[in-house]
Amino acid sequence: MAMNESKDFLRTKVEEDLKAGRYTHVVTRFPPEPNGYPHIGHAKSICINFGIANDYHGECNLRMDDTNPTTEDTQYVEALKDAVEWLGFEWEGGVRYTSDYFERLYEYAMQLIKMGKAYVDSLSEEEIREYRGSVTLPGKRSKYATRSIEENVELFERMKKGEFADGQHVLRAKIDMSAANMQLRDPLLYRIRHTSHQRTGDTWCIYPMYDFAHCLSDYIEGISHSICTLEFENNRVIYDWILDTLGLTQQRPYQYEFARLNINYTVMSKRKLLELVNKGLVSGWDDPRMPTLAGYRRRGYTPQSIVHFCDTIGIAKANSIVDVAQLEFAIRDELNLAAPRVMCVLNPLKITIENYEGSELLEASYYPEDVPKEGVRLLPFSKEIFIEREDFDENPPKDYYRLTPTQPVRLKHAYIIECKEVIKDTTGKIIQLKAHYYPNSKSGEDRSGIKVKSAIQWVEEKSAKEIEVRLYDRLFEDESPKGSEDISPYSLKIIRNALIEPAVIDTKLDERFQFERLGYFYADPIDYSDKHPVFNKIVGLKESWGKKAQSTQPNKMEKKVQIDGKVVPMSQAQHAFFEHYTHTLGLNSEIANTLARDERLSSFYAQTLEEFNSPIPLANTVANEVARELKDKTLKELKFGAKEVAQLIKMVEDEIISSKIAKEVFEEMAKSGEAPQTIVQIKGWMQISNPQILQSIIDEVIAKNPDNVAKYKAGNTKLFGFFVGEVLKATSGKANPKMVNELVGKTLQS
RNA sequence: UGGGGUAUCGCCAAGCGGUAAGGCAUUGGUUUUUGGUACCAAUAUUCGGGGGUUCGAAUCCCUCUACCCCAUCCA
Repeated sequence: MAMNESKDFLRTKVEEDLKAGRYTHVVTRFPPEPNGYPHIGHAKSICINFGIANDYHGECNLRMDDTNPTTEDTQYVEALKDAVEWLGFEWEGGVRYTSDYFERLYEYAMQLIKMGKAYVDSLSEEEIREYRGSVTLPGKRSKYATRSIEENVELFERMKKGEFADGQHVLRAKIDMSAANMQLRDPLLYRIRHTSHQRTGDTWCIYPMYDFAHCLSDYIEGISHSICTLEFENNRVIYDWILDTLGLTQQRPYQYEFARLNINYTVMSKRKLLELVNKGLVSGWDDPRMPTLAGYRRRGYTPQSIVHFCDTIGIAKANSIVDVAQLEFAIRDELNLAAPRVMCVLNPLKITIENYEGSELLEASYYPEDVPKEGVRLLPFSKEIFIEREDFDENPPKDYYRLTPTQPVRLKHAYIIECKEVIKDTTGKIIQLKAHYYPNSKSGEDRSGIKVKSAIQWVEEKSAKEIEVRLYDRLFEDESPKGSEDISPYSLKIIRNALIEPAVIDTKLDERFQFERLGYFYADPIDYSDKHPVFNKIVGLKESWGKKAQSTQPNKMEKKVQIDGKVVPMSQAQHAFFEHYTHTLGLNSEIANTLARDERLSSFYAQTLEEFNSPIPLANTVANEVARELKDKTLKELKFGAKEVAQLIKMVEDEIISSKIAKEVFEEMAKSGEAPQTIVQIKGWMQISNPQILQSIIDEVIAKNPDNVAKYKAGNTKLFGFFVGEVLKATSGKANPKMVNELVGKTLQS
């Protein structure tokens, strides 16, 4: 499927790495912690990791990140494996476990200790917290950080042997207690837990922390790209620190982060999901309203539809909330082409067709004309039938297409009928209709000439089967639900005696059907039996009628008021610079401001002025281009100096090169440190300012793009830039842009 | 308040100095024995705000704003 030309940033990175030869082989991993049931957010991660591995002919491992024995359980391991398989992916080799690496991890920890890069701390939990400081205050180091290597080795060995109680000691990396990034304040590497582990049993009583175990597990498995969610961005520095410190730098993995999936009307956190289950608000982890994969599966979503959904939502770093409608679209889109159409009546209203006698079997296609699938079933028909109560209205609203006392309707696959009498009970409730049919209106051989507005579903009384239908709707009413308190009372409606045409039950053509005009339904994999068929509503059909009435106008764009914050005032010295720049040198206040506030820029600027007296152009270049280089470099690290910048500007002033070329020369200069003249000469970047040459190129461009010329002449002035751009492209940027502008303007006018 | 991120249509999302992709949703219309599907069309003079650089800025520079993450012996 070559759907989108555009690639996500992860794939872009992988391609770059492959091309640059940093890796010959892509290895990713899906590393869940087995402490909860996988949900659709996991599906996104699975699709990314396995998807990338597939796309680049690499592999993806499935690894259980089981470093915390107090919260993890084997039942989740099974659920996770199921989820990956169900979605149709295959992991490389057997399932991996972080616990498989405990021995090696222990050795790496020992290595760090011996390097003096890790120490056993014996502070209490509260003390550790206190010592860590806060986001604004630096922390302070534990007195135990000064223990000798020998002492640390011995203590860590004894921790392993189980000589200490939980919490008595921990192993920490020795990094920086005053680091601005909190993660770097001597992160914990190991803690004591006298808890039996689901796989290693009682072999270990010390367990590695995520930060320590994850990067090393990735390294051990030969992972090339370690992809995780945004909240681990801050942890990346430790990931790198551990690998680098241990010298594991060859073919090492790097971490990349993407935004986790959020969907409106849905909760995704393990905690909230667990709460729903524990409080009995749903029937279990596989309740069809749950966003768990087990839930979607039971509801009737296909794995392909979930994968397709994941493909459509994209991968990026912006926190976002995807509209459920997008998920619903994915399953509808698939089922539209796959599901047989069948007739079911949820809320029956009986009709007696007074002028019909006997019975017949009508042949009806399972699929509409526009679905390229074949298959038919027989529909019993007689004078006693049921239609949907909603499909009759005695006092219809405007634009009601269905049956009314004066409006006939077609019974799908059968005849056109019209209402003759409405029978009500004493309370006024309609209990039955009497109708007449048109004998010559039979479906497929209609000679009645009657135009009906719609065709409705129906079932024949004697042959219809009773089924249970579970009508599921979104679990939460609130678009961004907090939790169980927002549960929608309409999320489940059970209809115990809906009526369905017999073929569905007798033939069992499929597990998923479209109940015509109602939606897509799925035979419940657990509760369904021949005696008591149960169908789950997967998703309704798209509805366009009735929507108009309630469609709330999206509130007229209220302009968001932007508050302008206070700018920190300039120091006296800065102010002096500013004054000098604006008054003496004639710089505009913005450039003057930028220069004045940054010491490095102002001193650099002063140096350029000594080389070449052209204050304004030099200021512009320093405040823009040089400032960019200085963002992640120091003055000393710059490959070029004031002299080169001055020379560059002089070439622009002398009209040897255009400002566009100057930009490229500058970039080259910053990279190689070469003198600007040399760069221009080597690259042959001399400006083309010969009007004859330019004009011929312009004529060519114009001749090649008659459509755009027409559009331009019709008023699309934006296209001006297009023509200029084309000409510049044709000359590899060497054309004098000012002149091109002028000439293009003139040419297009004529 | 320190650090790390993010901001392009109602919702996702491309875009990397030269005509603002695409999908979902919405709105018209055409086909239709599903108020479905399919098809056609509409929908950002503008990219969080303000300045600046440039012939030309969503893209480069400055600045402000909003939101998310980090102070578990969780992952």
